[in-house]
Amino acid sequence: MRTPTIKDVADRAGVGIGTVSRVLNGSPQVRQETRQRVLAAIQELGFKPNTAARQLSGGRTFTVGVVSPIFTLPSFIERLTGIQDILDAANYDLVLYSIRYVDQFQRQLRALAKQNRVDGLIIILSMHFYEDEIRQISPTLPVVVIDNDTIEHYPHIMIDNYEGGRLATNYLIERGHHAIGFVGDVRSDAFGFTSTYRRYEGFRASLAAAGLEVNEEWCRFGDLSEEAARHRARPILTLPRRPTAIFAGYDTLAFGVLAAAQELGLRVPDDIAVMGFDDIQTANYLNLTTVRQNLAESGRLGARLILEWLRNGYVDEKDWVTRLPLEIIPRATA
Amino acid sequence: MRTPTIKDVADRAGVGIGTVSRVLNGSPQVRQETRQRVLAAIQELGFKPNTAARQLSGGRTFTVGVVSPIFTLPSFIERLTGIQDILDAANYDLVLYSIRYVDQFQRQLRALAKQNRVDGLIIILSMHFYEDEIRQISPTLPVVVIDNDTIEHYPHIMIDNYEGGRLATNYLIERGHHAIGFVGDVRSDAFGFTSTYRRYEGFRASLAAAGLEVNEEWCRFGDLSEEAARHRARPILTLPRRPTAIFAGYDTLAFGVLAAAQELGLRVPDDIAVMGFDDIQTANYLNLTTVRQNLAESGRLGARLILEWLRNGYVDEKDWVTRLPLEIIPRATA
DNA sequence: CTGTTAGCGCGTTCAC
DNA sequence: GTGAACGCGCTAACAG
Repeated sequence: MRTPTIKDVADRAGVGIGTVSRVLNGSPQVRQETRQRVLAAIQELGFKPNTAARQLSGGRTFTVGVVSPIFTLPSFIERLTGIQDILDAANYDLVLYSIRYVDQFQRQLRALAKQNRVDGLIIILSMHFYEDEIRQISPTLPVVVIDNDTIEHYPHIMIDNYEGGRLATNYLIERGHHAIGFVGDVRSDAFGFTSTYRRYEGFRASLAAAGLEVNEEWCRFGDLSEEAARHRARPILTLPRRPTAIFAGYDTLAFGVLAAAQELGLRVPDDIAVMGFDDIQTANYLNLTTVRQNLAESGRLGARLILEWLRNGYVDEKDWVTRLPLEIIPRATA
Repeated sequence: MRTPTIKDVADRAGVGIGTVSRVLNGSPQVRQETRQRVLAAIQELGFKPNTAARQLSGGRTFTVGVVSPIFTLPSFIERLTGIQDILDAANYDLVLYSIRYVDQFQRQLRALAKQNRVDGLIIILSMHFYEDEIRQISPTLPVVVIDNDTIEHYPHIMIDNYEGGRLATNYLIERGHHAIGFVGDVRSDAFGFTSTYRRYEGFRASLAAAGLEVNEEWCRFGDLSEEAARHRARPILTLPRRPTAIFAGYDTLAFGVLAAAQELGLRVPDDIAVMGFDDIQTANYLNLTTVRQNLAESGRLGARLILEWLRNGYVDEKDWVTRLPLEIIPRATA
């Protein structure tokens, strides 16, 4: 037996298809009794509205796209679960678009905006990108951005990376450390990746405020993998005069530092204290002292904002910029 | 300016919409010259076929759903990236469906099958489930299953968990270990989760073949988190007579064991050797000796199978069951 | 309040 | 080979 359509429901309830449609879309102008009859018919037939038809006539896809570069980053995954939770509850589909090459991001966005495959987009990208192009292609497309310091024209959710860097460093200083190093991914914000760079700036500011100097030898930058961070940490840890603590721009980088320390037979935190940033799940397992930003919450928030936009046609002024709180999570490594 | 439709293309190329449609769908019966004209028009207008309309009339969504329980597991993510790579290249969308509650899986599947939102489904689930129900609801829905030992009616991709357990244990035995423990998640396959149970069976078989006995005190089962594994490993490692090696059913469990060893001041692998299973990316960073199953490849394969099915209407007999190879990856922990 | 009608953009017949 | 007509299931605008 064919899957039932709105027509079947209408026949069964003894009404016209228009009425069924109204019930489906929560139109207020349907008599209570009629609504009940229709609802019953829907129930009995196990009717599910056809998404494609809905989209074709109404223009809505009930799908939200999530765009992000390589999504193997633990932080991305945690945000994604948050997004999923909310979209799922609202009966929206989540389509995943990955950005393989950063320089193709704009091109991909263009294609996406044209194809009308999604009602809205959640972009998770800490790199700078040209918002204007999206707006030109699709001026009305709801877009929410997570984890980006450079957004101006869309609602976005972010953290104060600078403040986070200060927090972490202050914490280390309070614990008696005077010689502190930094392991990050980029040394400047030249390429548009800004998160860890801001954290690094906060790190420097904190040291300066405490009258401590930044030892450039103790600061290393490079690839965003644990492996690379491990290689980067080694030279710092084998210096004749080495720092007593290292602040890593991401938890994953901190894991690399920990691995290096272990290889060199250094005890953590006695010989070397290590501090991360993000508080991804593994941080808890590995007992890493870190700065928590609530990743899942950022995802949930992003999804809620998109849904709000989709429902109301706009996002409330006060929800436009959300700055999530940061919190030191003291554990075993610092 | 409105996004161009097939009609615009037809006008511009001076043909009927039927012809454009034929070109779009690669129908052979279009004169070469006409085809060129249409292609040119498409190019010039930047025309993209509307997915919803296509689905509504043709029945295809160009979307593949991926269904899986909580997708924070690293192994799932790695498979997912593999799937994404292939689908993306074929211009298919990937929709993520997460199974929040295992007991609702069947219900979710039913809803999915009814709504026709996807052309096919890739199910990543090591637990037993009722394939028949899917087939009853949607007899023609292409479905490919990854990581499941109990599949009968659908193409699937799996590994020989039993053999993997034997491999790992043999390796440890060859390295001189006679006292080997096991940390897994489930003690039996009663609840339908079979992967680690099979690995455990292989473990026992290997020990038996070597004339070694299984010490039940050294085998612990429980929650699937590193945290839980750490708690589970402690009592084993503090036993008066403790094993010299531990084989963990998953890499993540092995990380828990490593953490416990570290807490107790045990040196790895001298005091205690640790072996994992899966070779997720972190295993490399943490230098974990483990058994590799190529996770990304399993995802790619799954996606290719679905696409094959979608294109040809069937999956070749020889591709029906794929058993991926396993390989010992010797690193620092065993 | 409710039934009816006209598209939404495209694939798929048919005739030509 | 190719163009025109119909229908996919639904929403929105229009009569009643």
